[in-house]
Amino acid sequence: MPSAPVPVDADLGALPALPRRASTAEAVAGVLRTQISQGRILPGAQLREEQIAAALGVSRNTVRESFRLLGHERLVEHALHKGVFVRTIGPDGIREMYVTRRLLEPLGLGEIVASRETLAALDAIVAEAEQAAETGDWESVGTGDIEFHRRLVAAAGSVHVSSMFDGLLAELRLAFLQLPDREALHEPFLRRNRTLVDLLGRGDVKGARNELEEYLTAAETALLAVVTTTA
Amino acid sequence: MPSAPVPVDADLGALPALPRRASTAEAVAGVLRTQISQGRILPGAQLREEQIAAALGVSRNTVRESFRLLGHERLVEHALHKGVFVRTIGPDGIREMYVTRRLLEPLGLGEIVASRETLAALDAIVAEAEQAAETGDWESVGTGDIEFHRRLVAAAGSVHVSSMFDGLLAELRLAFLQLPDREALHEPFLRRNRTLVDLLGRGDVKGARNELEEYLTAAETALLAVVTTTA
DNA sequence: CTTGTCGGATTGTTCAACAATCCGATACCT
DNA sequence: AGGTATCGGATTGTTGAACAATCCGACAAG
Repeated sequence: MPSAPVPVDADLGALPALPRRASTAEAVAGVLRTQISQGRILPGAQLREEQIAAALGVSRNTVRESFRLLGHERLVEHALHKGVFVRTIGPDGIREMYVTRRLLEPLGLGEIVASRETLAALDAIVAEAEQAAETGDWESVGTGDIEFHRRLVAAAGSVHVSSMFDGLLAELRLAFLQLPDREALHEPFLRRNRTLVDLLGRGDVKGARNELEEYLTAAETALLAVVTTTA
Repeated sequence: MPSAPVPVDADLGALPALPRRASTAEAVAGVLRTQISQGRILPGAQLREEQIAAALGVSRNTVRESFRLLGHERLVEHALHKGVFVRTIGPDGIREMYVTRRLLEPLGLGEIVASRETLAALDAIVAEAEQAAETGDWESVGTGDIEFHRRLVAAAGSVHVSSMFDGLLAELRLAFLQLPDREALHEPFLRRNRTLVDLLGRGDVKGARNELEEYLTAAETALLAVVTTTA
């Protein structure tokens, strides 16, 4: 039983800023975002206002608002009087993504070796991806790869950089969707991620930086090779 | 006169991707963005849909679309059923900004010392700011300061990083607007920018990195001091 | 001085209409 | 055939009005 009947104000400030419910427009954006990132709507496809409004039972205006939300995430492109289209990633887009990755991903390495928990989390992600690879679930391997690199950057501790990088990884996923054979692409990089964790576990930041650099160069080359031949 | 009547296709690809005309919603967003960044609408102020719609002669729906655009630039905050408000920057926001600046601004230093044009451009910006300072135009000094650091990051060559950093600097300008005495804030940093350009001109990247680090720490401290006392 | 309730104000969303623009088809010209 | 002009349907852009949902301050009650 409560032994202190003395009234005391609850400790405020400790409360977790309430979770901002979603409006209809945001819900629509969420649905579309999911469909796109899962590849159910392919890059290049047009999103027609009326069609989506009808399919989801909302008004055109609400759909338009959701388009505006997705637009700034660079998942869709908006062409005046033409409509919005799921973004297609070309060679230039890939090169830009890797310029950025090379710049940002090394930034968190120092923090990572100093944090046992972060190291353990990274190890777990790679381990999970390795299991997925054995069962041939390359979809999950791809997801794990993205999650792994997301954490690398998150370790740098900048909310601005992290949220921007999240957007970039969504773009990257978009690029993956345009490819045929995903196994050939992901398999070598899974091994590199493993090497990377091990180096970090040993505190070898310089070695990790090199390995990461090689990873990125190899990944860019591979992606470019596939994209330029298919496109 | 043209000496070759042989028909030849014009060289495409060299054309500068046409400048994407603006829709009404974007125009509205532009007006609001300008008003905000010039301090004519203060941080914390609410933007009422009907009021703005009436003032600009557009419909509420269009205004709402423009709010969505500004929201992703983090110039305004959107609270469900309450409205949109010009973003206020608190101590946490400032600390986050400087974590990010410390991470990103050093990234382009190496590229800068290798480019005579970039160095010249930076020098010109500081020179202009120095002139503005003499005439007591601290507004322009602030603008120059922001432009200077924008270029530092742009030199890193990543479109993702650059566009994100542009947004961050818009936030920073917002923070400046909340302050009273701008001279005391900008004057010391103008001198630091001069030192920085000189170091870069001499190719002293390591020295520049140190100077930059000191600049950022001093700026953060100064901003925090003012914000915590006024708020 | 806290708690409950009411009502105006503002936002969220829908709907229908029309203007502006795009794009493919068709017709026309050489 | 190859190029150009024109037309019309389809889609987007924007408006204005309407109503529901929600917020917030004021006032009343305990």
